[in-house]
Amino acid sequence: MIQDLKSIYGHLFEDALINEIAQVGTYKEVPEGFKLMEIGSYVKGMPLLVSGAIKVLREDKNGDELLLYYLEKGDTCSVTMSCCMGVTKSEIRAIAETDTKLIMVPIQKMETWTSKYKSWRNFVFESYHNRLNEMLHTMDSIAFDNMDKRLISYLKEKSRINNENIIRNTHQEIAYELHTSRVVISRLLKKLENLGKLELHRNYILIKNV
Amino acid sequence: MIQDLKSIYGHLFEDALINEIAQVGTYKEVPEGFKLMEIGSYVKGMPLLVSGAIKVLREDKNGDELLLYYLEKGDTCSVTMSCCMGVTKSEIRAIAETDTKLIMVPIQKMETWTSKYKSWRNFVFESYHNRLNEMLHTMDSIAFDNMDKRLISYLKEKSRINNENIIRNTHQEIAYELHTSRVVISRLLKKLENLGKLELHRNYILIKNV
DNA sequence: ATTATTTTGTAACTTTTGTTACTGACCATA
DNA sequence: TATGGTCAGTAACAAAAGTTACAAAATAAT
Repeated sequence: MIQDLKSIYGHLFEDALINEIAQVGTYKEVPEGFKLMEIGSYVKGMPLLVSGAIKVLREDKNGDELLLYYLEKGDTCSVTMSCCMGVTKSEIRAIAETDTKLIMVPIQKMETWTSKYKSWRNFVFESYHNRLNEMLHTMDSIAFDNMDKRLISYLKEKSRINNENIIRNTHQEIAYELHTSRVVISRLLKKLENLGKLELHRNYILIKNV
Repeated sequence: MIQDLKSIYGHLFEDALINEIAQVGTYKEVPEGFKLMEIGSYVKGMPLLVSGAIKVLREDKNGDELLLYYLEKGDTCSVTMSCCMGVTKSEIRAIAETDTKLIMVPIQKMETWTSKYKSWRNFVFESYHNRLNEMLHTMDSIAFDNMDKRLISYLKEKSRINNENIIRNTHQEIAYELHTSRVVISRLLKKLENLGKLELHRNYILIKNV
């Protein structure tokens, strides 16, 4: 764990802080699909991502979902942080997009470290900043783009996050995350295939030049 | 200024911090419509709202707008904060919704106070938390609701912010903030009027029971 | 008072998205 | 190889939202 910490967070945190994290943090490996946080639940720890990716989702009253953004190596969940502070329930759901390695830090340390370490403060602020900006870009996409553009952005981002040009999802799964219907996604994907931008297969999509 | 500070922020901040703010902060009164921040500009100060309201907007490549949320008495702009930290450009536009009184704090103090005052840290985190949640609710509205519901939420919120049951805007202005067209808004407003929920007039709308 | 401008109402139409329904292809496994 | 389930393709239609065009009413400007 200490090696992971140093390689990913070494240039961000002082040695003293790295050591503290190593002492109180617990190393976790979670498989793809693992639910790290559920809406309405209280948060016990704060995740520092070492590898893999986590998708953060919003849900409406009918149980329909919407993908907000991904967390990657070096990221942390600012929603978790703000929940810790106010001891409020989570407003979002977090699910491992790929197999993921992370370090869980007990939330009690948050307050202490924030006053003790300048690097921690910067990290936390930086994190908030990044998340706010990602929210802004998701918002742009939803508010300003039609579904075809949103789908393309989605495929690009998913391909980047998973580090391969294959999207291993059914049309139904994509529809969930973009909050639309399966038929709409199938329709648009077929159009993109006809344009030569991708190849459709059962259970996966081969990205060519979106 | 010191009275305003104490009455609004007195229960949040230590006396020492209140005094510091009073020393370095500048009191400002801006009229309705005053542009406090523009997309792409750098931020020189951080606003602490004393009275009035500020609307925060996003813009797309074509110059079309979208209302994100309002800031009110006791709020501050977390986007500004994160910009200060990283010295990055603003991603949003901020315009006074009503005549507004605020205290501008030079961004240099941010770092100092964050390490010095626990109450300031809590305020900043709380602020981030609130803004993130407001973004989430705006997102819900855009992603999960049709335009009729969005319009109703908009009218309600605007009425609350302005503290009166009259919306002093043209249909075109409303359309801008919801990122749709004037005809769509006129259509939906007329429906709501027929349902007895409001009364339409030139340049204003009387809210009855939305 | 006359003219010009702004604001609103409405019709007619297009595009986009959502819905329902049915089909065949593919896959697992009994 | 039969069977049942999942997945994708497509048609036909409905609803929502966007667009264009024009007219009437209210207001401002001259």
